[in-house]
Amino acid sequence: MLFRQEYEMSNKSTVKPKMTQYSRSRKKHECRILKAAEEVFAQFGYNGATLDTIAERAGLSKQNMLYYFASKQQLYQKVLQNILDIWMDSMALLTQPGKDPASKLENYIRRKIELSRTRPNGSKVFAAEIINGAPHLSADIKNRLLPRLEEDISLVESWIAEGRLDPIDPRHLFFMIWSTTQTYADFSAQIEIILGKPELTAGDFEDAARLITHVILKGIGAQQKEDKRL
Amino acid sequence: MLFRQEYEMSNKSTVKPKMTQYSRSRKKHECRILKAAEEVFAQFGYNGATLDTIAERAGLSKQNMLYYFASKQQLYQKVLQNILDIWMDSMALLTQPGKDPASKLENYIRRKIELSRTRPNGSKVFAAEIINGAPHLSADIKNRLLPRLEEDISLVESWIAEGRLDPIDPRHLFFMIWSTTQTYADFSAQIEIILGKPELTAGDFEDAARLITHVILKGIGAQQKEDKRL
DNA sequence: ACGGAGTTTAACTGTTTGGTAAAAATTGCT
DNA sequence: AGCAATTTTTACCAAACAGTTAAACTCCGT
Repeated sequence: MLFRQEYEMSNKSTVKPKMTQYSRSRKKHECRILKAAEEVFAQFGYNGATLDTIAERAGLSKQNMLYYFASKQQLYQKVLQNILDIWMDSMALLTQPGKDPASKLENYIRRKIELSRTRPNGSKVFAAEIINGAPHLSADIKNRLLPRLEEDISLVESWIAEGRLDPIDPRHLFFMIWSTTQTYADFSAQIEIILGKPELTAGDFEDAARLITHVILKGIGAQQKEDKRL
Repeated sequence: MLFRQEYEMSNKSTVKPKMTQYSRSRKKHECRILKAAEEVFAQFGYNGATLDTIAERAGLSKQNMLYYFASKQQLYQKVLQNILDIWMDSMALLTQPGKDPASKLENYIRRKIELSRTRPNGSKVFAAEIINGAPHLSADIKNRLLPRLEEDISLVESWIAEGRLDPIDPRHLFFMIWSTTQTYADFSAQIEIILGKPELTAGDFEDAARLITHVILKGIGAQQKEDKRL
């Protein structure tokens, strides 16, 4: 009856759960719910979002949705987790293509901007969570994000030591990159009004990426080879 | 009984309301309530904040508070209005001291950072409102903020025309300044974790201001006279 | 086609919370 | 002191909403 099929039975061996019809459709449902939840949480905040609204947008009843995610908290956690995973994937300066600091940083910035464009709602949920003091996320930031960031910080420090960058605090540099790129997702409402557009276009994001990379790279003394005209 | 004393009887003549004992204490109460509301809205969001919590923090009963602000909406609007007013005061590049673009921009950036430091809660409420699509604010942004911003945009454009700045889109430049400065208020939770501090200090804000001005000014080709060491 | 695992629906419930109505208390002015 | 304007408290209410229980239904492998 209520026996939920476990996806990960064992935590040692990575046993692939056999993909039955059931579990396939379950995945699809969970996906639709998570997408709807991301939208609704982004627009109304955690407390403003209601299970009914999310369920309706996902195309099922609230009770039915509660069958897939046992509580609002759980659903929210999952949404947060997903976006943090994606965010962390796009981090790691080290893994970015390019050899010189300039191209690595440009790729990094462009990835972040791309994330703002493609996942604005996830970004908003994340932002709202941080604004509220990151009550559900501080542990993850400390334990997962911070260690990976340390690597990037070391890399930037080595660039500085080699004289390839102005002597700046890498951590503040990352705050700068994160804020300038995320603002196009989080504050899109304000930006749309100021640009006089009902919606930001791919071109707007390209403009943003170009300006941000220009200013930051030049600003930290990591000039690209060819000085692009704006 | 319930006859509220009107502060502005006439909208034509600016009649000063006589400062009775009552109205004096009322002002004080309203002030305390607004401060408490700003804190609570910042921490829990509009829907997460409850009148009871706000009232408790302001040191009176919910019903009593409702005597001063007739509804949650009204209270929230007032909080938003206040912070928008302050925000707009700190804008207006034109009125900033300094003659050359570099010093004007530096003053602008430093004011914004200072605002993040002194009014983090207001900034957070503002940010959350924008994230949620600015439902209570889009009119004000369009009608009050935008016109004043246009002046600043024109000024930057004239600087560009005179060859004193790289040819960049002024609007995106402002998005950059706003996001980099506000992030120290809005995302303080994240920044504190990464900097390994329980609270941001005045020194942290000074570091931020220095880095942001260095990178942006150099990045847009508006170098200061003396190239400060970092 | 049948049995059971898995899914959906219907009917509730307890609590939280924004807001109201009116009585009670306090304050300030003459 | 006395009275009216203002403030505070008491007692409620209705709606919204997360979550529960159990019954009904559907799907799928054998």
